[in-house]
Amino acid sequence: MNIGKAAEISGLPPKTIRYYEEIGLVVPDRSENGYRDYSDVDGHRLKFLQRSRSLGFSIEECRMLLSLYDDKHRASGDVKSLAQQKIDEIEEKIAQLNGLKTTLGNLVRCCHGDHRPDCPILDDLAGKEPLNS
Amino acid sequence: MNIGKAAEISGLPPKTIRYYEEIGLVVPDRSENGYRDYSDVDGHRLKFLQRSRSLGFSIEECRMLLSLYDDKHRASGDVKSLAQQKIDEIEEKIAQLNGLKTTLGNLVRCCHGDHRPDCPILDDLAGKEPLNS
DNA sequence: CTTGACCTTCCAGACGCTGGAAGCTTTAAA
DNA sequence: TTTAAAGCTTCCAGCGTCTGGAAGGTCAAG
Repeated sequence: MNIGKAAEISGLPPKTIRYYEEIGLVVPDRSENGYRDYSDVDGHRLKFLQRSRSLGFSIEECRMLLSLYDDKHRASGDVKSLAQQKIDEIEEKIAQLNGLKTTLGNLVRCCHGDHRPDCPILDDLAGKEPLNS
Repeated sequence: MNIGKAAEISGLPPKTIRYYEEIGLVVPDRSENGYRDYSDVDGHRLKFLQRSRSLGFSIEECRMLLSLYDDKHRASGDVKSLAQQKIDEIEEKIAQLNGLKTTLGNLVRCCHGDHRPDCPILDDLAGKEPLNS
């Protein structure tokens, strides 16, 4: 199939699919006219990439997952630990974002938000009398 | 003060400070020897940038915050709404990450994680019998 | 035969730095 | 005084992950 069809079934834009070829993730055959020719297996791999990318795996992690997927003798534990590690990273990010939210929330609560020129938020950013954090 | 000192008091690496000059955020004077010469005000602005970047504001948002900071007649409401908008973005990101976490958590729970070659996580990524999402 | 959709390649840009090379100046120690 | 180290300069390139655009080839429909 052409790249347009591959894009349709994988849910990835053609530009992204070409990029994935460039970095060696999914390298299709070529038709006589020079067009990329994706097999069904290629289509599966692209869909696999779309799904794992959307779950927050990096390109290199996806490469690893793909090679585990290709390896018929791999242990499922390898995959599980990669996923667990990803969960830990996500939790860490959430914790950081919650911290930011709290700090910004404090700032916003302290700001009267009217037309007066003094503003506790800017005062805090400038390092005056820190509210917190 | 030289860039090293400015780095020290702002908490930003020299490379970053040079970059901020390049994009016009903080442009210092120059000494006779060609070295950057940061005033105390420059130092404050760098610290301001360090703090607002660490709170998740983008460079362009920081530029806006700095100009609000410079403008003695600005309304604090402008700043407040920018901060509130940032909070909304953060909440949105947290919600997305929680969704990812749930999905990955389901996958991990379903995976036996031993040495057997079949793996529900890879099966899901490949699009077989979706567990959720 | 023409139009328009689709395909190709290549180059550049987005964000926000970060690293390194090559070559200054200044400072401190031997 | 010489020398070595630290700090400064500029310029160029790269990180990750695409995304946009230009210039041009190919194909299917009317």
